[in-house]
Amino acid sequence: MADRQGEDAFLAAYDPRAFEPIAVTVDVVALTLRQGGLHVLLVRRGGPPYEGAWALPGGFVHAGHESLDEAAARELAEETGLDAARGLGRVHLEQLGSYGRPDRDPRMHVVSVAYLAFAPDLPEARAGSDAAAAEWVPVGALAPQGNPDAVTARPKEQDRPAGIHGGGSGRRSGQTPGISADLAFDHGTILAEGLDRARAKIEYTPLATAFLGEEFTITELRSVYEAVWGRTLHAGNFHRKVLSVPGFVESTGTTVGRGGSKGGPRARLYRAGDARLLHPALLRPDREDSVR
Amino acid sequence: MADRQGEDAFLAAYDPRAFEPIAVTVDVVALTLRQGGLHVLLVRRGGPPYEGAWALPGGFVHAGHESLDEAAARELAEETGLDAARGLGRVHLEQLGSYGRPDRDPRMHVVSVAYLAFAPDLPEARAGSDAAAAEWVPVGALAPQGNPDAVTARPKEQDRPAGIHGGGSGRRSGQTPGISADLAFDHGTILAEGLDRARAKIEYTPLATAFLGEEFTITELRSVYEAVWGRTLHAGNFHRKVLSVPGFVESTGTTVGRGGSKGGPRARLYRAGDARLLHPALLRPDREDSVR
DNA sequence: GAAATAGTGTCTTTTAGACATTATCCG
DNA sequence: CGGATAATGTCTAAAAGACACTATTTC
Repeated sequence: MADRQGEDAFLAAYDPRAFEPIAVTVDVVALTLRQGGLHVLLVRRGGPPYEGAWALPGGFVHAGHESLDEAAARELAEETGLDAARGLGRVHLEQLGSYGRPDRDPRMHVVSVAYLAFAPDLPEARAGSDAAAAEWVPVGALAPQGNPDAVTARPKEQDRPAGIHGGGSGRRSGQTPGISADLAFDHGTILAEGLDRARAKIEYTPLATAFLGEEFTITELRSVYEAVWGRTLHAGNFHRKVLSVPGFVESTGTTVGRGGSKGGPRARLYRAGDARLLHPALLRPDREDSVR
Repeated sequence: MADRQGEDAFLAAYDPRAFEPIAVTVDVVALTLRQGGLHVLLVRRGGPPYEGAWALPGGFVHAGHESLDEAAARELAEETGLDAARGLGRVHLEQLGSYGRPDRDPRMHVVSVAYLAFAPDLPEARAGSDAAAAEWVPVGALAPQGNPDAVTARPKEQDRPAGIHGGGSGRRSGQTPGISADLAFDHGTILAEGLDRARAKIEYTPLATAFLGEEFTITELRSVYEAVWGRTLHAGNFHRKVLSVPGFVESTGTTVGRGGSKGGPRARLYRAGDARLLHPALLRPDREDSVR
């Protein structure tokens, strides 16, 4: 056992400083809804490696000064321009997973702790210190997002590019040209896992409301599900189901000011309820597996 | 922005070595079934800090040499005596989450990547290099395991001790006396999250079979669910439901050699099917939330 | 008034769960 | 044979989903 690493490993078991260093970063998959479509926050790298490539916002954890959660919140705030007071409090932030293949960064061994954020429509992004640009990019232009049967089965620590390259079958509106290249590092994999997690999480938690403002209509809530799942849902059934789940939403008693631009009654307004888990859950339609 | 950290932070964005070092460890919550009860693998620490305390098996990631998955598998192998050939291939290992509060280790800032392992009944544990002892400890003796309504709501990066101290209400058989002290570091929190994850994961994945041998009976599979959930299940309904989920189990055509010691027919044998997700899922009974 | 949308009603199929029943095996 | 357990059958309630329908608003 003490062959390969020898005395060093034995000592290091007691003194962590005896080890070769490993850098720790946080990277954030920040999702929001803009114009009815799912967008992810990306930055263009301002320095090597992968200079000029798109990447997830993130940075190094300040040793001894902050927890991982705090580091993720800090990085997100730097890139979105939100401060703790305005807006950031309404953002949902949760840990996604960690990535630590020794060759994922050419400089040295870097372990990245990935986070997933759900945010309501935010102002235009601004570039942080180490980025040349920051932008909300439509997910449809990046990932093959018509792939909803991929539920949990993910490659573990392998680099699986998530971007479409010579996009011969651009599905959505290729609104932002020039973003067909793969993401830096293994960020394509991380983004794919974040999207999977988001799709799964809104099934059994009320976190879809984190994409909306304080008050919202059932139709707006449905549009969140439709954007994240990439599916249209039956309006009537969705409506009844949401109201039947205890604690999902609670009525404000008010309605929206005007009906739809093309007519229709004024929709009632709701706010998020106090449930942390949806019971029963809002399951995705027809994720047919193998048999049946 | 560049106030607090100043020039250092700016440089470090390009050169990670300019940062204070952070050590990276992996810790494993390894669960198995012994004598019908859920057990977790613990080691007694052979050196400071927390010398003499129980802790999760784990150790430092070898920089530049291994991925996080590989490090977790290595640490688990060292502590269980399993090699890749014998047994370890049948162990399910997945990432649980990362813990990085700067004060969680008194020596320095240590980020720990936690893993969760499901294993069939394994041989007695043996202590690794840096541990004084390794042992399979019944979970009932450690955690307040009659708390199954805690589903996802976990404190994020806070230290929430999981052990019962002056256990006035020891539920299960307090088989291993002397393990009432809290675990080292924040390992109590990690263990609690691992148990929660395990309880949730066997609902919608076939991973309960990872606790059993190659072939098993439906009753054995039910005993896994009962041990992990801490609930008795209706035998008849469970049986029919398991067989109704496509790809969960497949029949071997054979039966067990003898019936139960007190009579009864010979149970049929099954092996794990090819499904990676259970559809429909095996939901836990009555996880009543707030309302309803 | 025409069109569009919010919200509700109704029916069918599927699933969960309680409970009963049959079949098989041990002592 | 008696008791225990494996496996299946039956019934009820809940939930998912398809579809129809009413009500309200804008143009």
